[in-house]
Amino acid sequence: MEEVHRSGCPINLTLEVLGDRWSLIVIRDIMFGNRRHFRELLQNSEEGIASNILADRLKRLVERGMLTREDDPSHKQKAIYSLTEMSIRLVPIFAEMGAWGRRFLPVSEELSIRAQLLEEGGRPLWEDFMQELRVLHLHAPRDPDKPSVFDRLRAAYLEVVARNRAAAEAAE
Amino acid sequence: MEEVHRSGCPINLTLEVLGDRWSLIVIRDIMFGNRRHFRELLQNSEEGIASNILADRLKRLVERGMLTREDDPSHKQKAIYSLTEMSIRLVPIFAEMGAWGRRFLPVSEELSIRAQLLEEGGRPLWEDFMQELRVLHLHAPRDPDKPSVFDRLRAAYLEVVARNRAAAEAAE
DNA sequence: TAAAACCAGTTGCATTTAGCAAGCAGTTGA
DNA sequence: TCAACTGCTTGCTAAATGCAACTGGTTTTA
Repeated sequence: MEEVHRSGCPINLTLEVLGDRWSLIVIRDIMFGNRRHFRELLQNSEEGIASNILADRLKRLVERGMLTREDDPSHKQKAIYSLTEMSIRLVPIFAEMGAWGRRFLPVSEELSIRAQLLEEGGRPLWEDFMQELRVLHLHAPRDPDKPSVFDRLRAAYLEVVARNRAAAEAAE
Repeated sequence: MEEVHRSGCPINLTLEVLGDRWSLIVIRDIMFGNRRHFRELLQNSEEGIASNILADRLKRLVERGMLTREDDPSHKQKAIYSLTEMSIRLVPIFAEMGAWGRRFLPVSEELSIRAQLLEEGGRPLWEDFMQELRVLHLHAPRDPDKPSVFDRLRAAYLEVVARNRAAAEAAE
């Protein structure tokens, strides 16, 4: 429990919570990949997180109010991790980081198509997405008329994956 | 030289560059505090960075294209560190991180007034500020009619400092 | 009903990174 | 001539990271 801060600067305090190489990765996978269980986060990890690091980060993020942990009623050993309002509000930061990464770093098409949509959709799309995350993670009531941003991001990603796979097979 | 990446995800790649507890602090001090020399960064550091860490981060950030290092013509031992287009474009990320930190973390008034102005000014202000940073760091031509965002942020900060100092003295 | 697979982590150990305090050689201004 | 200043470096300890194997229990499958 780190209760002493280096300074009261908002950038610094944000870095004290999120300034390491794994915390935002874990939140990203819960947020954009809808991974809610330990094994899902571990085995589908694009970056190959180690189980002890994952356990440590989940614990820390729960302690700091970024995630909640509940028992899964369908399985005595399963735990469900959910976003909180605090982590849902990271969407604009993710969007800006994604846009910056796409501009300056060697991103892959598959893994950046969602960042592209988020960038192009701008703040109105971010707000819609955050509202959906509240439905998914905070049990907020859902507006049935709104098309799902989550589904749109997922569909765009799967389309790129399928297209690239088809192209790879055609090239063989 | 870390040339192998954990994944091509833009969030991950951004974290590989900036995902530690000091890199963004150093860039923040150069950007918002206009600290251009090693000792300035070391001695005015709000968070108390150690000299070896600062040296290491400056070196890494230069290697990765986030900063440039030039000799100061006025002093044979002085080095001038400058932002690059890549780091100037972090302004929206800083703005979103500042807004998030202000909302959820125990920020101090003095150190968050600039984040507040940046949040309230929105993207048009960020663009103006980035253009000013280009003038300061990339020797871009300056538009003499534009009022300086940098000066406005600095004035607001100094005003809060002065106000709080006066209040503290009055309370004695 | 017994084996296999799955569940959220732990444990032990080696490597890497962070952090502190002191020091360094060269430069500058008084 | 000397004190203050320049950008770092060194030696050391503590903490974080990373890998591989393992744990005690639960659920599914043959």
